[in-house]
Amino acid sequence: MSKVRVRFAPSPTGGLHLGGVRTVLFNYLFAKKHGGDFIVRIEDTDQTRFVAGAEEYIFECLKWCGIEPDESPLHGGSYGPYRQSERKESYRQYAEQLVKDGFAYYAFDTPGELEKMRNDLKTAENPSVQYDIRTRMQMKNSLTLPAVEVKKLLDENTRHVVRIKMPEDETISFTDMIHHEVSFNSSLVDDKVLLKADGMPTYHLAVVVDDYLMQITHAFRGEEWLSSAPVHVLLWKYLFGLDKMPKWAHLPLILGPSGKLSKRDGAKYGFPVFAMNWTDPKTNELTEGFKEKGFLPEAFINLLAVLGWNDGTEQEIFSMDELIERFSIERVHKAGAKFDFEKAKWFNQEWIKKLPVTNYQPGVKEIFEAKSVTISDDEYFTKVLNLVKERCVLLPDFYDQSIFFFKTPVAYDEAAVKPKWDAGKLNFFTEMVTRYNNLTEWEIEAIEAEFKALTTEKNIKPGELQMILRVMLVGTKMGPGVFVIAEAIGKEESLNRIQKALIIFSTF
RNA sequence: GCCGCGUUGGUCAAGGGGUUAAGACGCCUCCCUUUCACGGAGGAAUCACGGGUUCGAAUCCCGUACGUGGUACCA
Repeated sequence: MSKVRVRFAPSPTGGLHLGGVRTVLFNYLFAKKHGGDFIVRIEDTDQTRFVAGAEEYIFECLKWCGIEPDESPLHGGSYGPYRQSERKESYRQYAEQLVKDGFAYYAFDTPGELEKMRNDLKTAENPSVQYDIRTRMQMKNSLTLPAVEVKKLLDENTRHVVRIKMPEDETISFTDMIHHEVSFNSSLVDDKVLLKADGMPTYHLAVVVDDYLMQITHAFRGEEWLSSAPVHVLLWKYLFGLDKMPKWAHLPLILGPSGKLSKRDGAKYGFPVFAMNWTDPKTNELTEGFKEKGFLPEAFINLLAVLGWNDGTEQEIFSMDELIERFSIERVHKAGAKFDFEKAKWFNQEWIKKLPVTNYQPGVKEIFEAKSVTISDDEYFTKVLNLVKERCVLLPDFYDQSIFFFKTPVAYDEAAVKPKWDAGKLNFFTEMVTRYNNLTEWEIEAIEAEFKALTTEKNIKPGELQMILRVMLVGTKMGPGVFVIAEAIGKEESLNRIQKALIIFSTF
């Protein structure tokens, strides 16, 4: 048996959205689970929609996600070229072959003539008229024109396309790994263009030819392709034989809060839809990515994997290795799933807690530096990050949750302190400063013990005092344990902060 | 319109003839902590509708509704 070969075939026309990443992921998981190869092939047959930089962008996203292709335009491989535009010539011969065998025909209709036909035949019951078995005999093609006329047009290099000739009233069925038996009536499928006037193949011809040439064994794609699957099945039958056709799986769609997930939804509801930042070179419009929003790649992969799939147990947190081990295409859902940003954030929080901080420390450091906070001591940075990691959902949260470890507070939560402040407290903290000054061992237990001892002496409830101390050190009522903070920022800085706050608080 | 695919709490979902119909996110209450989280204990909330088949249907069948995709010389 030949090795499992699975391909992801993006068309570089913009950012890589959630559905796209999940399609790659499932392809990748399946390939790796079965010890096969994961191939990335670029579908750039539509030059008008091709966007400069998009191909490189796709590979950057894959890299960030931890998906390394075995074969691709970037990684090489023995089934190249991996860009459809680079194999343009070979598609024509397959199209010609189909015409010769009577499975396809030349069509000379101009775009204007096509539009006219669709307009003329349009009715309320049939708003979108197809070029199909019912209409093709009224059009200008090698089925209706005399052979000599066809030859003449061809010899004169008249612009033309090649269309598949859908058979009459045949049931085309195939087995989908997710949907099981799916069938269509061939009379209801239109005569799709196979080869465009510019000589480029359409997706329909290209996938089939490429999958054959690259010996693809499994093909997983979005459900939006299900409707055109009968064309592909027929092409396989005509060209290479159904026995060589890859096994199909049509993945359910990822939906937005209202219907299909779109770039608009992201803007409207405030969540990313692309893996990484994408700037459209035509409009210069920037769409924020999950990476830049502060997601960990592990979380991103995880949340996508369980959107439409689960392993049947209660486990929800999976690493890439676990996913490869547990994944099974049969357990992928049939129905589309709505993307829930709240749950997405939860996955990120879980991964922030789960992973050692050193994994994402460089990224967090960048966030600090972007806010003009220089981190000179990486070891201290690690310590602080560990102290606050479980209260961070997205990476930028680390800044808000830990900035006080690096900067002396400039403002205080006066509303919290004022009602509790009195002469007794002033007296307490003044004496506390002296005591702390004399404390030789600046470590958590000692700092706390010293504090508690004085509260007992002064007969003040320690709770209120701790809250005030916190505001003195942090500025607000947040963060890890007060004494933990005091220990971390050091004796000198702690005393500084207490004294600085004391000046302000004593005016209350 | 036609064709395809789908439908278990607000969301993700387990379950595929007999269950008190799991679990997670979110929401609410309480505990922990006189901070914010984490953690812990509870709570509200579901089988789209109508017909069958069956002793018995969330599970099987048929309709309807709704959603979604396609209906391009786009992928």
